[in-house]
Amino acid sequence: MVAVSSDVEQGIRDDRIAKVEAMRRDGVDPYPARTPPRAEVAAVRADHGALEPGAESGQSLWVAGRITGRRGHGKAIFLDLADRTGQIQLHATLDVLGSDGLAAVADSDLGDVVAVHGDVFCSRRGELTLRVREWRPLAKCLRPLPEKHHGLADVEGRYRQRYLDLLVNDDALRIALARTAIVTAVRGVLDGDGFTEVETPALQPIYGGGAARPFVTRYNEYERDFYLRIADELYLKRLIVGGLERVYEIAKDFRNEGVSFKRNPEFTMLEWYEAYADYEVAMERTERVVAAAGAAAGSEIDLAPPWPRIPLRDAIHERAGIDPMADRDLGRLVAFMRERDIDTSADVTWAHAVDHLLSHFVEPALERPTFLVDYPVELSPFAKASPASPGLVERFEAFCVGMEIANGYSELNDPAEQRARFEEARAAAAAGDEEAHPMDEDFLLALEYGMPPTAGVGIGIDRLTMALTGVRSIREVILFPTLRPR
RNA sequence: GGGCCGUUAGCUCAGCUGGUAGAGCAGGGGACUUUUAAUCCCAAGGUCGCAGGUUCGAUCCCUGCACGGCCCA
Repeated sequence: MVAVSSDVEQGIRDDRIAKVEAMRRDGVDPYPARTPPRAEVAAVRADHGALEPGAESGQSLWVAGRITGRRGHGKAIFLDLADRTGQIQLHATLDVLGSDGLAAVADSDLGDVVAVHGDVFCSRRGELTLRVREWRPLAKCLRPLPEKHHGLADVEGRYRQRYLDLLVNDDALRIALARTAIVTAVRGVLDGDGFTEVETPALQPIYGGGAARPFVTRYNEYERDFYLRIADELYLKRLIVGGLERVYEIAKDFRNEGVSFKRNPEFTMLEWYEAYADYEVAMERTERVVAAAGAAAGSEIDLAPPWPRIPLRDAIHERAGIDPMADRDLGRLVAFMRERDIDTSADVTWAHAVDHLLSHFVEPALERPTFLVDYPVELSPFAKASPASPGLVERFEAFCVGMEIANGYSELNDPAEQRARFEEARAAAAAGDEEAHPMDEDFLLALEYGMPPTAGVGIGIDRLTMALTGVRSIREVILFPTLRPR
């Protein structure tokens, strides 16, 4: 189906389709399979950037890319051609091409993909330019591109047609490339530290490893419902039981919940697990992983280790002005927040209220990279209890530019206590908590074979990319964010 | 899920608390052989998100819906 929104666009499209048909009649393949061996624009600039205005290089070469600008002068035409590395000017003249050759160039439209052979020279105004000797169409652009000076500003349009966003908005490409550089840097650190990258199931008979509602799907062969994973955690720990000792996975997780500026239903999570280590070791590695990612993304945030480690209790006390752990009384915390006009309707337990105080008073204030440590056990069903502090677990979260970027802990490896935590979750589910963790007997079976002391970390790649590129919406760092179908 | 805001030409945007819409770029025609947001001349381009309502008359006011954004949950 071809969607055309107006007669204007239809007219442009008809006109360009007619050009394609005319090319075929003239024996020119409008969509050839082969591209001449070509130089990338950045390489041409690197080789010839020193030419003086008016100077000839004496060299000829091919470039290929999209036509992004055109300035006609009757018997000559200036054009701009862009590939992924940059933009270069073309000069097509009647003298060189003859009338038919110049007509072929004049028939091109902004957005066409072409290959051009020409002589490299520097124009009188000092612009590196290719004097066109051969012009070969590679792919016709049938639709007008977004306006070149203002780009594509319509947010919905940018997400639904990301290819246009990437073509005309420099920032879109910058963020996409930064994200890839971050993932590559993360792999570099972990591979260098002797970690094994693994793949665990995205289709799971029981979901787990987090507090979230899952997507449910149907596997016909087994006549059973399966879940799309909400986390990798429980499978990666099975591999720790299996003796792999250092494993990581970078994978899509799926959570069946609302969208917001920091939530997309599918998102990318890095998790790593390290045997014979605790959360102190995990924090040090987190510092190194994030610092490497920041360097790769060109971030100007100072990520140099070590980052401050502040007990969660102290951080809340200092920022909010209330000691959340003086007792475990939900009512005291709720009353405190209500006095400040904070909606506490979702705070059904003391631990929820602590988390709310954290996200309301503390998280937005943590600009510099910071670890908060030692969380209530109720918020952390897979973390090992703190030997020194009853009711707390050895857990940390890392924050930067007012955003959570990492979460880790010393892993609970006592199968009896893990079973008790599952039972508590089952009670919460029975009481109506739709995000409560389901019982997982198969995981408990693995723990009963003995999991060494282990530290684990999860880093949301999307949020890390947001922090390191300075954007506010998760949809800016996901090439194709989940949108309601039109 | 709730509140607020937005939706006008292919793109970027104007549009006076009601009288059937304008500009720039892109596209079309013409001039121009060193321009680079080229310049100049001419002409064209609209389901004002969708559906109702109020009104003599609605892009404008009201209601509902769709999609999106921001904030809250």
